[in-house]
Amino acid sequence: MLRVRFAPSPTGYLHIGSARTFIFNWLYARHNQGTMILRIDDTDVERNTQTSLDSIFDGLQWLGLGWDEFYRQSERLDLHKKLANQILASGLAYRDFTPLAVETEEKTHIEGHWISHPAMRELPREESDKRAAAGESFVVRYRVPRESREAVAFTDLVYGEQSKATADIEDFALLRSNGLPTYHMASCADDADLRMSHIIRGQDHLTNTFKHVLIFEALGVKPPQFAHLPLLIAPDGSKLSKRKHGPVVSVTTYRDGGFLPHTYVNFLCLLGWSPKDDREVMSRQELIDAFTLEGVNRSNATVNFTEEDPYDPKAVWLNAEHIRALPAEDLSALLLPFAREAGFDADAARMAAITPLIRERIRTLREVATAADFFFAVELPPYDSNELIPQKGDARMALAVLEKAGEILQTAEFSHDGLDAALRAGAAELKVKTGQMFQPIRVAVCGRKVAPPLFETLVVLGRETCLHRIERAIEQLPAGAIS
RNA sequence: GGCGCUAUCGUCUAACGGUUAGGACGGAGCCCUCUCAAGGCUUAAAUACGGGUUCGAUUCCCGUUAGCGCUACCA
Repeated sequence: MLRVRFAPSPTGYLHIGSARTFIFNWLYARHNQGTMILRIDDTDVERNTQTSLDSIFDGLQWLGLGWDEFYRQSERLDLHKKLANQILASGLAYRDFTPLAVETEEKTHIEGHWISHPAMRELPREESDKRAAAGESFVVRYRVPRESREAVAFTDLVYGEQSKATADIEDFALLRSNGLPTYHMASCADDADLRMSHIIRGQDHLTNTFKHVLIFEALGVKPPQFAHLPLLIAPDGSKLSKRKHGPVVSVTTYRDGGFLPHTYVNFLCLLGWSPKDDREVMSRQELIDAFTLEGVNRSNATVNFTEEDPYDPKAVWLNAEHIRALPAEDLSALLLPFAREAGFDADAARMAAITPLIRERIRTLREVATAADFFFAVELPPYDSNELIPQKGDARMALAVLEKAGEILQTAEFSHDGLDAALRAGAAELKVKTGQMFQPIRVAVCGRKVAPPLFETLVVLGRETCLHRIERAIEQLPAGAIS
């Protein structure tokens, strides 16, 4: 049975890279009818925060993918300690009584790399037991088998055969002097106990994996399969950090920016993975069907953002694609909260009427604020009355057009075809081009030149509002035009 | 410093050792058109560098360079 896990530690908000790790695990589980496990790796009590935990759940809930089993490492400490002591008892680990201060002092002075404290490593068992019994504090270190073994090896499902000389692996800690397990110990103990079949995680753990293989072996457990993912980096090549790159690294930034959860999933999949067949806009099911570890590549991927714009242009495009693919009713429901947030007096019915008109013109849900404002406004905000003047026309033409429009709209049938016929006839009568006819009307009712198609817009706005706004527009025309 | 990983258009990526090095985003241009979008078409843009191996390297090997990761009683 295939079992995978996402194991964030609650020491910060949910990061874009973590979200991708979650998604890849989830996809792998669903593709193979496996089990997706969420495990909170909260063994570092000093750094854990509730805010961070909330942010992780917030983000994961927004993604909407879910998980099958849930664990918290802090509730499993007994298991970690038990297994660590089991390794100590078997002689594969030893107590290191070097005081923390001395140790950090030493390490900073060592050129090259630190491997172990020979004196502690060779300490006879009886003396070790005696000092421990006397209450002296110690950390439990794994005794890397440098004498009996040349190297540690494993096959990474993404990076291939990996091998590292035992001479280059330091005697890492299993238990801290406060008795709590280290990350390596807790993680492997749980992975073993929860019978994980695959560990899919960031490439920053690739070199840690040699230590993990050693722990699994010490536990007498066959190591799971490993698959490491290339890292997500900033445009300048540095790793994404909140301090340096701000909110771009947080999942909630995309949520609040009006991205669909699925867009985010789709976008993240394209960073470091490819279906190899040029498909990019994919549904959730298509992603599940296409996802394989063979499709994951090995080089880091840049999230393309700038200081002015935190959103990757490709994500924006993908979002527009998915917005257009949404049934109008669904889109309308998603748009409603963003419209209200923008301060519009929006109700479901009105939003539903407007949605088809802006659906192809917005790339994020948030853009409803700028795309649909004039539909909700009671009075149009002030605009430049020069905009009322048509191309190759003048204020007189604008006045004539607006007066004619006012006249027509009194009696015209308020439907796309009715308005189309009536307004085109009006243009012919005034001997102006249709564009010259439509622009003043558009500006009069929308307050700007860029807006959805005119007839549909007029229909949604309604006769009364249209006539009122045209009257107001006429009042704003330069006095000279009215002669 | 040591160890490890990586290197194709600006970005994301494709290419059983044999392709005019493909696609997408973004850019530019044209078409469509009541504006804006959407859509269609066109276009600029890449194999880090140096050596091998081979009839032939983006692809395999070595080196250089660059970037990243690990090197904690953080995860």
